[in-house]
Amino acid sequence: MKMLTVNEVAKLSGVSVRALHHYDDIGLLKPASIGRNRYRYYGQDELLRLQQILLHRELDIPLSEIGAILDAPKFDRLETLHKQRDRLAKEAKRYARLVRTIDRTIASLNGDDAMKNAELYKGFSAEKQAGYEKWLIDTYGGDMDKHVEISRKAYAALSAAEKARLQDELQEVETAWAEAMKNGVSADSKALDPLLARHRAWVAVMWDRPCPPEAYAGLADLHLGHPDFVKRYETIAPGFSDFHAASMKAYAKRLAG
Amino acid sequence: MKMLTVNEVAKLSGVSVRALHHYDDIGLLKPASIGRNRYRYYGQDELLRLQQILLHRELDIPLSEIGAILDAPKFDRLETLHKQRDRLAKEAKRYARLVRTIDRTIASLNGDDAMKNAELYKGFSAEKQAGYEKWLIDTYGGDMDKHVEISRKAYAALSAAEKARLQDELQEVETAWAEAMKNGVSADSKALDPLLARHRAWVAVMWDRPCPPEAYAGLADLHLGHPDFVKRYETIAPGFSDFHAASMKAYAKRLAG
DNA sequence: GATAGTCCCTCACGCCGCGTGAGGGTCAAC
DNA sequence: GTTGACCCTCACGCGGCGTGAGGGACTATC
Repeated sequence: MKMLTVNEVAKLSGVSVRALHHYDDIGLLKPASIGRNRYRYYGQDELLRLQQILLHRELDIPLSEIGAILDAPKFDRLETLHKQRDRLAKEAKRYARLVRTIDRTIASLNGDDAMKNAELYKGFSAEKQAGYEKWLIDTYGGDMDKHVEISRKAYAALSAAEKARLQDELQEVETAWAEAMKNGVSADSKALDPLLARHRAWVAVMWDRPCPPEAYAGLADLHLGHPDFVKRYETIAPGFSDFHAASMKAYAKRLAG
Repeated sequence: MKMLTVNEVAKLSGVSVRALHHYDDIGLLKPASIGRNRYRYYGQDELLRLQQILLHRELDIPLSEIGAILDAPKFDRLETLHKQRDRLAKEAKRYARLVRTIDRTIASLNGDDAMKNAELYKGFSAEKQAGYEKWLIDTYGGDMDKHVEISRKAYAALSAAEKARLQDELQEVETAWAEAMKNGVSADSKALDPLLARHRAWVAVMWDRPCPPEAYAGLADLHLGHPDFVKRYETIAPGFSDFHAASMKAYAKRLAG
């Protein structure tokens, strides 16, 4: 049976030699055997246990608990896993919330608050409503007033949890979208389709009516033409307002074609 | 001017007295004045600075850096804020990824692996194929064999990466979906529309053909009738199988209406 | 003005998960 | 037998406090 020294284990697993010493000290991972020269030797079982340790360490579980978990019977582990999942989900949300807080702070430094954002998207900010309706009527003709009224009522009727959910959804989409841009994805790439589908669905919910491709493309132009939108997107990432509009239009074209 | 003692500041801010001592020691937050009795006295300015400190501490910024940030000119802070935002966004993603990993682990412990999921959802698991086809034929009449064959081939043609991506997508949707339920969003809420749109799109990909509203609603019933599905959803969260089906049906109704 | 109770202070050690030496043995290869 | 790469065992340090210990200071009540 091949035995491994600390250095070899370290290189295999990516953990430091000192960490192995430490795990030995605290009894988390004992070597399979110790030579008369006091060298630590690890076997296959120890490597497997180490994998488990590292996996749990990734989850920010204290080493003492990891030991307890690994030494516990298997059916307990599933429960532990569920608990960890919830804890991590909370952490993930906490961070997401912090990101939003920062975003709002940045936005408010730019003289832009959350309420205004919701209104922006709905297109019903008191000051802008006139201009927006004009645009809608110019574009689609007909009686938009009814739509506007319906939409406003529908949004007001949502519960706080639902509004929060929608807010989260938009945040998520925009973040991933800007991320894609930063990663060099081109605006007309099909890789953006899932994101754009989500965005379009989101817009449809805000409008409380379907968002046909032409309307979606029109929305892109609308954004470009409104300094408020441009500012909002540039705050997310420089260059994002153009990218945002370009990808919306490309997507609308794909939908129509 | 009202001066506050450590205890008062502690109660106001939620920080411990010891922490205030510590902040004094490291020079992060010095009291406005110190009495002859060596008591620390804090004023309004210190409270404001403390707020800032706590805000940054929430972001897991080391105290030494917080000091540097707060003592830096304001225009530098915006940049710092942007950097922190990116860092936190990465953390949030890391946690989200971990949650997904755990979800997959839990799922696989339940004997619920990717392949099986795909089969389940496609409704072509060998044992169930007969019953499912019967249902499809009853409902839509006509020649389903062709569809079945096409779908199976299409899925087989996907690369491993694409399959993994689909798996992740489903995982993401289901997690957010269950989350919404836990937060008290009602099954027929429009706030779920973006999620349901994603889900329906996902189903369409699995089927390799569009998923009309009636078929989507039918799928909900199919799920309720199949213990495998029910078990799968109940594993995600108790009560989720019903919520899942109910929201699918409500969504389908909205689509049709 | 004594007493009690609640505040305040200053040390100083402890926790976790190692990093980073110092000081000294051990191994394989030439 | 020498070199160089490993191995070992201490032992201190970091960050952000928690948690006493031991002792003054303030306030209210008798």
